[in-house]
Amino acid sequence: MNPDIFIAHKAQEAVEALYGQKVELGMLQLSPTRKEFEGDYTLVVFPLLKISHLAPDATAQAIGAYITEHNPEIQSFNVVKGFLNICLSPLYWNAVLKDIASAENYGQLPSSGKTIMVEFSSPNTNKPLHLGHIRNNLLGWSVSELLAAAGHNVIKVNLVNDRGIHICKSMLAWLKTANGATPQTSGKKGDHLVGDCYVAFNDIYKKEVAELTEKYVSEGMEAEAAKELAEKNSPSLLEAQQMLFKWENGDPEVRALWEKMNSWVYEGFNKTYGDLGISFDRIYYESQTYLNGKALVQKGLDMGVLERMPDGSVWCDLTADGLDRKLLLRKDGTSVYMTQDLGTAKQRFEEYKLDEEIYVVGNEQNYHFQVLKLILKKLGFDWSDAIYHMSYGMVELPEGKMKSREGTVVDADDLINDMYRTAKETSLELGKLDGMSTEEQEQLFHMIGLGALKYFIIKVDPKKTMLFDPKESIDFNGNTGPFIQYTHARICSILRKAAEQGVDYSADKLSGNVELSAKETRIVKILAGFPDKIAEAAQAHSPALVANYAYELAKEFNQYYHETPILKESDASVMACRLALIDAISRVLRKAMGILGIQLPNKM
RNA sequence: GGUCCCGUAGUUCAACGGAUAGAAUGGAAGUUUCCUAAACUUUAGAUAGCAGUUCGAUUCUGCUCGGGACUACCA
Repeated sequence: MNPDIFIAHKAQEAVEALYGQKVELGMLQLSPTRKEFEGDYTLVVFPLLKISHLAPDATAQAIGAYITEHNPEIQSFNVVKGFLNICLSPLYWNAVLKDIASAENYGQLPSSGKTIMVEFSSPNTNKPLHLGHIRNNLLGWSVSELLAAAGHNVIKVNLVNDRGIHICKSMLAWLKTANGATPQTSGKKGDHLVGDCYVAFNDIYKKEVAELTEKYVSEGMEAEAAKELAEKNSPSLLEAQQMLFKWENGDPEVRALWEKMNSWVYEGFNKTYGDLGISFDRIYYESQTYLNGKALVQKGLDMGVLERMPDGSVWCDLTADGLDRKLLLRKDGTSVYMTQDLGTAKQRFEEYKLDEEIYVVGNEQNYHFQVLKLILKKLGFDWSDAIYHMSYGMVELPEGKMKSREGTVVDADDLINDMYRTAKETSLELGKLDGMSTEEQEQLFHMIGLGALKYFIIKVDPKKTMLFDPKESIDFNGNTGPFIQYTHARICSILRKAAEQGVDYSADKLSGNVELSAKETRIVKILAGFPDKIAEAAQAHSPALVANYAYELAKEFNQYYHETPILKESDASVMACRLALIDAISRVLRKAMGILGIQLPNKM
């Protein structure tokens, strides 16, 4: 049992014995005692004053005295301004450490029986992934792993936006400007090749718009109106729209080109996903789901939730809920994005019997999800409340926002390579890789570079706009992934030394009589809180909590090792106990960082 | 205009309504008797403003001021 829950039960007994009233466990707020006070856990007694009818200090004093007297595990207590600080005995902590050391896969919570789908990444197939996608992918992946660690059955899905005018633009530009280039002949990664075509299209388009605008103005049109009209009438845009029309009608030539170019893109994406260590359980393609949801529209009309206008378009009126009117079917009967999402959500909840669905999508779509949930609710689907929009903010650069127009977009592949290269340079500079094969070194550089990137991004609260400073992220000091990786490597190094000396620190061999020091108690307390931390983080959908937890633990180790001899300890059972402690630290670090998708090296 | 999000040390980030608001980085001063100095120790430095709710507010409510997003028969 967790120490804090143990104490909560004891405090509950005390309150009942002293005041003859049973209190809920929720009333007993226990938290780890802050560093500057003496004690392991602190009970906040303010909520109990109504029951005790005593002053805060007197209440705390009474409860403290009672539990200390009646429980051998509780060694002492003190009271500071209504906060009851409780000390557990060193031998109790020894037993807790032994439990943790002997636990299989510590931090993995028992199965909840719940199924949760996480949709993330969701790229367009007309350009490569950029920094914004990286935040999306890392959040989606880590929240999935977090939920899995919390015992849920998680399905990771990717909805690829593989159809639409954007991909037609790339296709058109490829036909016009690429001279039949393929990833093989051009040596470009597939998604980059297609992305370059998209850029080429926009160049052509811009030029056409400028020319047309000038022409319209010379014909006496006002500048703004001329530009607007030119944007609509640009020949290449019309051509792209024509192409989309052909695509929708299954034109074999267009479809063949579409499939060819998309396959290039997927090849490129898979490389990037592989570098990021990301995979999916299922990939949906918008070309296969974009007709979803039309049946729901009929249902909505029958229910009177939706209304059909005279021109044939269908709307949902949300003005009574403080939102606008939302279009669901155009007057030509075709559906829009929202319609698809409604249908897709229903399909998924029914097919997988989901308990929750999480969409990892940027905060520019907050409104979209607000509307989505509301319409589903109006359509009578209770599971509407089980949809969670994991909204994340933009990633800004020191120079300002990323603007594709201004070419300030940071490409995902470039960034990954930069991280790798910097990890390599820094590591070689420090020259600690003696005896490592080239292959091991390569792996290590990748681990460190990616670890730095992932940790830097995941540790920030998703909904906040964050600043990504490539230079600073590559600084391997401080609250960073490499710091934790390095800490782990050092623990492994100590454990290797111990093994060479033939010390056995396995859990079943540990002596129960070793009293833990205050610092050791502190660390065991943190370790004991790991499962709770996982549960809390999963509840809050917040991988950042896990990141901060891992950092705290790594820092504790560094301080601990600095002041406590381990390999030089003369008492064998004490040494074994200390080794078991740092071994437990390393295992918890691996589990925690594993949730974030960050690998920890044994040497670095 | 309306809706939503954000505002914390110079900077980047923390803080279930709880104690003296924590880290990191940068600044200043120090530390190799066990692993690997990518570490450790000490030091200065912040809740945008005004009310309210209560034992207690960075956190909840209202207003003001700043920054951002959304407000398409696009996806």
